[in-house]
Amino acid sequence: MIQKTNRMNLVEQVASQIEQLIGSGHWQIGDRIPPEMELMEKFDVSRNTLREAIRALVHAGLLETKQGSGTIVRSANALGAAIKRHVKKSAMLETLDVRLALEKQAAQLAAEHRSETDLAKLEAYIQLSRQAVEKKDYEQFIELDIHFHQAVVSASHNQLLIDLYEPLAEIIYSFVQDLMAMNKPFKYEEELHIELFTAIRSQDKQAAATYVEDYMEVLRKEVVEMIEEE
Amino acid sequence: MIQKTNRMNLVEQVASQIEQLIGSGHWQIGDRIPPEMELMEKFDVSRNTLREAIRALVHAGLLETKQGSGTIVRSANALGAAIKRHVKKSAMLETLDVRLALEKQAAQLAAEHRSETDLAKLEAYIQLSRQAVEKKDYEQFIELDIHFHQAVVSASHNQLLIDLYEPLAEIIYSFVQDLMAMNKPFKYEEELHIELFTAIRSQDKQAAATYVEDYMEVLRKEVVEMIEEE
DNA sequence: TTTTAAAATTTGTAGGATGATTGGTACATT
DNA sequence: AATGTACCAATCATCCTACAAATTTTAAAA
Repeated sequence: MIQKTNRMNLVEQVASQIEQLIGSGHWQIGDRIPPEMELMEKFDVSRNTLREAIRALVHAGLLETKQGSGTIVRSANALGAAIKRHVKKSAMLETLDVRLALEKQAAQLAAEHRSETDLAKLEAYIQLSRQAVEKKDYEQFIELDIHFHQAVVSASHNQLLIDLYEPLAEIIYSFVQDLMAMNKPFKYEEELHIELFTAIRSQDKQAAATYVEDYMEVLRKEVVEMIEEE
Repeated sequence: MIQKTNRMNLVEQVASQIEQLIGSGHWQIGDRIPPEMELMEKFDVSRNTLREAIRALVHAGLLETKQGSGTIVRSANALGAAIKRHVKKSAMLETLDVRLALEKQAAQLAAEHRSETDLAKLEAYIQLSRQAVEKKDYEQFIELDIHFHQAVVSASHNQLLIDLYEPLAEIIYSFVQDLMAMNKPFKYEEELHIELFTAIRSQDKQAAATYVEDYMEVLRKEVVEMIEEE
């Protein structure tokens, strides 16, 4: 088999190193990275080369530069940034369909592969959600709801699924938040969450898929209502 | 409402324009774009600015530069390129699970929304696949198989789903092709394709989902076999 | 203490210079 | 005719210096 020659140019080398620094958490989200001068010396490249590398990551959504101020880390997940940018052009209902597709599959995989830790996390989020509802802290509730669903996807232990799901969930979350500011809060679908949890615990793939479908149907109806009231 | 200052810097402006030229098809995939000097004049920016813009798109996978030769258009879909790069690090079986998730949902949506044109395309691919098998042209068959499945997803008329599915299908396709070079060809699952087609035509969501599952299970087994034989 | 003005820092843009790689051409060799 | 070599031109890769614009920090003034 012929191996493609892989001579990375300087810019890509630097960009790759920076990506790694971000991915490894050495530079956290929100951090200001060192100024160009310092990075030039550290990577031993010219200003142009360094700037091209940084610009590539800015375009990819990992960094954000502000003239006079500096450069900060904006995201650690290039794929997530790409999806977010792309989805902004799509319709919300299309996004919901894709989320349903991914989460349904995730729930089934979770039923197969969930660990004790996964179950504990899910149970904790259900508990916290209930408390948030009792305090009528609906914003907090929405956030916990998202975390619950993300925990379901995490329990699938499929990294690609997790990476694709995350940005979609965030988009839907912020959309719901925006609309919620003008309407009454969501109905709390506690039963569905508990039933989904139970299905995953008892490793019932079929039931897990069904409850995800039910939940997404409820969510879809609320979103449709909100859009129509607009 | 305060409008976020939308002073895009020059680099992003140029990158955005180039993206548009690619997206609109003015610059086709495989085309060589004009050299830096010419683009500098056309966009009226300095060499640095132009290079940073091009570099951003190279990193995103839309362009590819070759020293001494020029810069060519490599892809028109930034999201697809991002997914492809990302998936290279994931396991093939994880990718299959995600493909199953998306295609299952797509099949159900296709059962709802398919047009007559969609049905005609699906039928045509089935017909061509059969001919390819008769001619024992298995490479051609695999290609047609992919097209069939992509047509199923297209029939969902959910653009986000289509955009996410495409790169995954390509990856699996090239993976299967690589492995096929050393093994015997795939078994032809003609019945499943016909049954999926029939389900979509008769708008039977449930059946459509089931046949996708069955097909993916067959595919999974073959991939597992191939990996183990490695 | 608060306000204002200057200075320093940092990214944005421009332009030029040199080196490296590629593709093609012409010519010689086999 | 096919292959190998030397050369040339086009093009990107990298580096350098300079100045502009935006922001932050510092210092002076009220």
